[in-house]
Amino acid sequence: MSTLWDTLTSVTKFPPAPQRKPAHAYHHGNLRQALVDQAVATIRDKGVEALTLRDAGARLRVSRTALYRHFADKQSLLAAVATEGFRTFRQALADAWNGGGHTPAGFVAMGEAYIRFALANSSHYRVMFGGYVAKDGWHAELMAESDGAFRVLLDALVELQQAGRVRHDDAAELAVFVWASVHGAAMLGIAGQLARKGASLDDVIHRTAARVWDAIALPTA
Amino acid sequence: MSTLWDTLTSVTKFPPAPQRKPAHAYHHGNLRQALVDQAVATIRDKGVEALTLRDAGARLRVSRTALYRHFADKQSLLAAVATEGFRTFRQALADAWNGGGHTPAGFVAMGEAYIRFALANSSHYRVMFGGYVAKDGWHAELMAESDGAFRVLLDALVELQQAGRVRHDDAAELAVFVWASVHGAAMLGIAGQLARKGASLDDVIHRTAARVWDAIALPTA
DNA sequence: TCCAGATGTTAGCAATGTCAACATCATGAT
DNA sequence: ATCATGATGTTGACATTGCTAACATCTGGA
Repeated sequence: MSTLWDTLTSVTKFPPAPQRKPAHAYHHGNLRQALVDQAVATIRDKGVEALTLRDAGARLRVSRTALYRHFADKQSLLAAVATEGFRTFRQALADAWNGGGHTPAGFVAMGEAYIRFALANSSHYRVMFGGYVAKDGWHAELMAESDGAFRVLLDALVELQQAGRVRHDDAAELAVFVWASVHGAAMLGIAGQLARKGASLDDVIHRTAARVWDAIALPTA
Repeated sequence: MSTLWDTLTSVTKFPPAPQRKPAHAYHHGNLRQALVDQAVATIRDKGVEALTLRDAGARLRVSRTALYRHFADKQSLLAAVATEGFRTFRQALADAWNGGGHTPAGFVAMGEAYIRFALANSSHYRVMFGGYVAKDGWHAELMAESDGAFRVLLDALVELQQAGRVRHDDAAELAVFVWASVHGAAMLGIAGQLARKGASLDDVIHRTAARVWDAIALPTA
């Protein structure tokens, strides 16, 4: 039916606009990632509750329901956001640990990096840990990435344990303790209640991490 | 003014119906508290996101907007829920501390009580700490009650410090550390990640609190 | 007695998440 | 090249929800 039209355009030197640069092409290209990025930006700037599917679509020049081709529902989008958060989070932890040369100082640095990440990305962090996305078995990727971040800490702890620098308690339980302490500090920090009066935030962060380390360290004979 | 009426009714054996039992009276009596109770119940049973103003009203046989005579908006209702949570929370902490006779063991018991409260009232706890209600200066009562709970811990810590049982670091900072550690453990516990494999939850809770204590305790000479 | 404020009701609006039905594009088998 | 098929995107519509406005009813005190 449109054969004639096709023939004409295929010969014409100036094919209709959409051919050149699909600036407003029907297909977006990589809408899924764009949506995640957009959501992350909105969450960073205005908070989780300000994230609306319609607005996210509008900003990407895409209809309100386009996102349902990539995510089952809003929760799934948030899960993707959290997943991406855990990826960079794990990287931050690993960098600190590796940068510190797998030493106790590096472990403390990792704790500091944890708190700093949470404060620098507070809204994103809340999506990751605030229970906004139910980890009900779906979102397997989320769970995997979350476990990955935890494993960085666990592995570091085991390594120091084998080096005789950490108490020989159950490693997993020690790791949970460290995680909890630092996570709690991060939460209080986000609520603006970490640095009370007159103390440098950096100092408080450092002393917090140091105290956690003291709680699990084996006294060097 | 209603002296005559009072006189009459006080003499009359059968006062008009609405006097007897206002089963469906126009005024509820204490709608505000009833709404808070209802919200607490719903949150406990179905979670925060399941709380809807219309449903809350319906359950109390009251119109959907009646609650706006007692709360400015949904946030204010949640603030009231959180406030009430902090009240019983503080009580639980104080009971543990007092029950332990203001000793290090009592301090540890307080930490255990903290975690146990969070696990037993996880949804309510999330409203208190999950950032669902912005503590933007409004909700002064919330902040007061929240500070009150923190002060129980702070006072206990100072008392033990003066008794020479706790490190002589800045008390407020130590208190924040303790709070953070226990809060983080509670959060992980709510996420079902406190007790990993094969360990009794009670034991993990106890060891967590004990570790926190160790981190701030002064070695008994 | 009577009015003012507190408390409760009904109507209705705008925003939001979601589904259904349809349109358009891309791609591999023929 | 054609063409069917699935992937991707759009429009229309709906129910739910928080909230406001206008009105009704009750209650307590001057």
